[in-house]
Amino acid sequence: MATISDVAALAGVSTATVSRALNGKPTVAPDLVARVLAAAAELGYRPNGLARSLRRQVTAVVALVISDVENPFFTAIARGVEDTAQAAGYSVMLCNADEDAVKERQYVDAAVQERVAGVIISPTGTPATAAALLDSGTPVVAVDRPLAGARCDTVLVDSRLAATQATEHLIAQGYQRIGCVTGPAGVPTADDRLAGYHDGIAAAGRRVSQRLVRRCEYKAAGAERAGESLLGEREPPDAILVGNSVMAVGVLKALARGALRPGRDVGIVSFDDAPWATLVDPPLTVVAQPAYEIGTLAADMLLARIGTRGDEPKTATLNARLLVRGSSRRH
Amino acid sequence: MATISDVAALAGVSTATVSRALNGKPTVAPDLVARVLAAAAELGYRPNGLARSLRRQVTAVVALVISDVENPFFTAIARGVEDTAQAAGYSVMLCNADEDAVKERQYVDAAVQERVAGVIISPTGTPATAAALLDSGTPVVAVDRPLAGARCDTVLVDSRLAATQATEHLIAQGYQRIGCVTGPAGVPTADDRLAGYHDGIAAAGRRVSQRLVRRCEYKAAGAERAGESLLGEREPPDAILVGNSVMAVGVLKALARGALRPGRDVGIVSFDDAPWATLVDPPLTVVAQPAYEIGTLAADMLLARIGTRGDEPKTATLNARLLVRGSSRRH
DNA sequence: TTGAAAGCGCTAACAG
DNA sequence: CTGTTAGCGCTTTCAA
Repeated sequence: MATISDVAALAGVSTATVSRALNGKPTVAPDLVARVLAAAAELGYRPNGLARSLRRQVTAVVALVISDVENPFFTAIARGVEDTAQAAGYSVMLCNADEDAVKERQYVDAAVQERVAGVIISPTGTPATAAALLDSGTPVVAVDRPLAGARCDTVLVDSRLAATQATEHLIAQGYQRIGCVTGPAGVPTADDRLAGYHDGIAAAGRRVSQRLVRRCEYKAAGAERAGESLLGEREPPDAILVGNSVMAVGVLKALARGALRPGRDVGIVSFDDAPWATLVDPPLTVVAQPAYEIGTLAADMLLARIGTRGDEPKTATLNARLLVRGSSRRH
Repeated sequence: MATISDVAALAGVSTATVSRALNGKPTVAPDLVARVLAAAAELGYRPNGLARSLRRQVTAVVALVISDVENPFFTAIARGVEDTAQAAGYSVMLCNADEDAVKERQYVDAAVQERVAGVIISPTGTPATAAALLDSGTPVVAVDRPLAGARCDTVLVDSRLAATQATEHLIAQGYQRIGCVTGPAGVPTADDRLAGYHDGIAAAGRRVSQRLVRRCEYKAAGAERAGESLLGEREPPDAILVGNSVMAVGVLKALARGALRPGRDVGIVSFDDAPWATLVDPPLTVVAQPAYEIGTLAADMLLARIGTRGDEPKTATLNARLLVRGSSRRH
């Protein structure tokens, strides 16, 4: 592949002039610019981004590490990050940690080593990964979940409040035994949603039964088993709060297997307004998180942080909206 | 951030020794290795990947450029690519071209400039982008769609055959006026699916009516309008073949708005077995493409190509499977 | 306005 | 087994 020296030789100028011409510096004579451009085109010259970044000590790439590419919530965040970052001239390198702390660590290390301009991450992982990221000095914004034991810019949604509202809604609908299927212990969103569920139950003067709570990976398969187990209880729930839309797929399958109808037999509210939520029958009541806005806001915060490293970390907490549809109405 | 010289100074050795020690070369005395490791740890040293790649003339990153992150088909491919590439020691940089030729071009240029080891792409774009990629000498594998006017390793699915089979299935079910909603003209998968639909109609000795065909972006919104327009025809279709699962969301919404029930009122077959396909009522009949396998196979081909540049481009064509469910059964 | 030259951080000959 | 040195391709002083 042609280098800047090849272009310089062909154009009969120095590499410095080629560099200046190609970077649109105003201090190059027009005819030289033309010669350089012609030579570059003839050779099919593509500047080496590695060399450029090494020299300039900056890259125009931000990494976005998400915990599950197959979750529409995270892909919507990705769209938001992308739109904002691209408008500012950055490429977005999307990395799928797949809810796996090891993969996450690999991606974080790779991003740091490639000296990306910044990292937006929905952390799956351990304090060690968080520390590695922070210590590197790379600007970081955490989304969806706080970065374990570390202070950095953060964009969250008030999951706990939203879960409380969802639970209160189910109670208001007359459901008596409300269950909850949420993510693994230690994952902040999963814990928050469970806490909010507790809040809602308690606010109604009822007691939480551990028999009505299931925790598993934020995946459909686990949620399906959890749903089946819940429905197999001696006194099964008549409503379920589900931790995200991927899990909702599993829980709805479990209901279908038991020939139970959402709403009428078992009230269902799930986090995340997936594209298919209105297609199921009855339509799924959801807690809609502003995923795209999370992405744009996180990207804005990251760009600001890349600009000015100094100031205090900020946390933005957005609100979710309960969209009541048929799956949580008894009639 | 600490550099290799800082580590060398602290350990009291040369940078060469640091490099060798850190890269596990066997020719370093154990005590020096220990000193180097200690120094690196103390300084929180992170090797600069840019410098390393520049020097070595290779990167351990492959780019995957997909046409829509919000389409489960592509995210499943991404999972396949990732699993295979990571096992071989590569990071995967996922780029979302969003069915936009301009974005795609930006990502391809960025990938080439960052000197990634290889690119896997589901091309949205123009021959110019394809040429830019091929000319760069970067190993390339095209997935889902061939790279416009360019010869390279390719992994496809026989969409046309699958569309024919889906159409024949609808005919066998007794549907009389079968329509088709597919992607934009010029997108190979969209054209193939339409061609297969034609094949199926023709094989039954029927004539294709242009009034029953709609083409639009591979997006839900467009497909919803297309569905409404189709159902608004004076003689509307009694069955529809839908180009992908994102579009199926739109078409099903259009049906719901018209109070039409899939299967009974309008038979539906869609490409791609989305996670929610069995949750709708009746369950959606789909043409299931082996998305994950496309990803693993493409990654295998890319890794082989990175190893040995020389040989002839290969094309692998996988088969899709028709999964008959309720939405295409009249009873 | 242009060129010569240094150097970003690292690896790989080549000597010793 | 270790150090010296050159150089990957680019940008950016510093001189001219």
